[in-house]
Amino acid sequence: MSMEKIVSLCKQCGFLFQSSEIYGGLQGFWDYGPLGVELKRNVKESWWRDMVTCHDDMSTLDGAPSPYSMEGLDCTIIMHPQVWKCSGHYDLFHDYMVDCKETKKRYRHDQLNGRWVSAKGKTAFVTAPAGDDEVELIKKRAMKYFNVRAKNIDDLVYDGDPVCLTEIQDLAEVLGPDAKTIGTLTEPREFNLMFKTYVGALSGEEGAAFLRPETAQGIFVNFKNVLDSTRHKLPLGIAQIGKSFRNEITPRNFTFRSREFEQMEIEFFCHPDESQKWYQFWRDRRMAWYHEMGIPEDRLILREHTPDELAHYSIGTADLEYAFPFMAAGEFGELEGISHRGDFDLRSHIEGKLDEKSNPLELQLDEHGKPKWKGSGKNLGYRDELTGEKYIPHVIEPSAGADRATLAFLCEAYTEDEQPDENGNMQKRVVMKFHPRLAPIKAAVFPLVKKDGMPEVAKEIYLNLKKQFKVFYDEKGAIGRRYRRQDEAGTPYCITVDGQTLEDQTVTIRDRDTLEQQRVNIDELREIIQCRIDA
RNA sequence: GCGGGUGUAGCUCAGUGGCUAGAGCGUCACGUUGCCAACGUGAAUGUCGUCGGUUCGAAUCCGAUCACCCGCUCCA
Repeated sequence: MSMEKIVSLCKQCGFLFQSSEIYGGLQGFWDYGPLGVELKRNVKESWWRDMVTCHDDMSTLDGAPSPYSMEGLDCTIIMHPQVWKCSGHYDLFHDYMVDCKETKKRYRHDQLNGRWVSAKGKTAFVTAPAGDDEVELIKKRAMKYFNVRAKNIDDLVYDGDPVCLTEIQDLAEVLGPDAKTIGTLTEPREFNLMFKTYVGALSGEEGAAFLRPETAQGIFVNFKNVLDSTRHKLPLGIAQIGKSFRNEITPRNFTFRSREFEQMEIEFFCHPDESQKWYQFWRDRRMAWYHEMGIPEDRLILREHTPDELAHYSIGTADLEYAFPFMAAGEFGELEGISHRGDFDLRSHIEGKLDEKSNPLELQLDEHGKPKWKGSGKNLGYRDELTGEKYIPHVIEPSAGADRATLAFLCEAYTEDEQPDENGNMQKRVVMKFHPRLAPIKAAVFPLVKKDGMPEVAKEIYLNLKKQFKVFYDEKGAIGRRYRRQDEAGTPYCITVDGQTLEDQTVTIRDRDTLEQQRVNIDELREIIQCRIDA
């Protein structure tokens, strides 16, 4: 299935448009059209209903170690800047880079070291990637640049020990790590993966804040509030749906990697001894959810991260990946990540930013031996009322992309088949086979022809169904064309008023996938449609 | 960020310097029509991605720029 056809249908039918299209578009931003917004709302609502509102906290679900509670939350997009420092996003997403105009390579500004070298009357600041072998690398680079042979090595005159490139103001005499001539490095440019803004009237750095790059941190910083206000015991899951922002360098593949996107996240807090079982539970539960929503087993894989991909405190991370049409054959794109995060996040917000590389986890210190980023100092731990045990809960994080899920459902729904026309000739048909729960329009109502009182009856049915479902009325053109139009929109049911309706108050209800029609009473329509959607 | 490709009607595309920029599909109106993209008649729709240049004349040639697609790179 080609991605072009899906992108084309999305625009034509009103699922997705490029943001600000009339001004030429903006890379990495997309708008949902009339059908798209209904689809995405249904994706989010299905997730919220299945994970939160319809959660059964009395019984033990299949595969779960015990019953658990579930609550929702809706936090702000802009949060206290210290949140991102303690979470690690500030360090991770806040790099200065220099580009080499000659070799087109890009380097982290703070990861290049170099020293001043003179020979044959010339001087240059010779650089190399920071590391144990940097002195040797700088020597080799200098020999090549100054064209000095090994026997004349003493011609090279060093001025001082290697220092970081950040110490050098003027880059005109700097030799890039792979360049042949000096002065090829651009001025350092900030590659901030977080969008920056300013809070308050002052636009100075003291007012600087960031648009959240993930929704998770809002849950961590509210963990205590939720516990205190609900009187829940652990295990407890807290769910949130909301926009996040990442200034991706290369947005690509339609909405798959966007700069503004929506996440559906759960932070699940539990006792450390049970965390592994809960990790297993959430992996299986989330996998099953996509299957229920219509993603077939062979197009969705669960990929366990290898040990070297894992942070050491994590027991595991698994990606649920879908076979998107834009991926190469046999490759998959991430829909959701389920990670075991240990107590890293809560402890970081208590004590300060922890060093992910330390084992056991220790506070990350700056060059003066003080905490690099101070935490809140608040007690975010948990005390079990029954046993009296105090501990910092471990966290399992199923983090899904709402836009990625929506895109996967769009790709999965797109189907071309052949159906006979009125003369029995096979005609190509494009049909979006959404799960009825996800379909933007649940039913369309048609008069068979635009006369004999049929439109009046059909409109009455339409208005009645509209109280419960998103429905569509159409009386224009031939009946076959109207059916096909609804097939493209993914409407699962079409209700047609015909001559017989006027005599016995029955209509036909047509199934999108099988084309079969069933004659039913008008009174039963609401119930029948609801039953079929829930089935 | 680099390299390649693309950009003309709502969609798919034709149009290689010259008359008022075209086709198919779709859309709309009227008529006809009794169950799967029907038919007839009529109609609307374009700053030819944007900006600039060359030229008597540019959708067409040149430059820049924006967006999308592919491959790298980067990120995770």
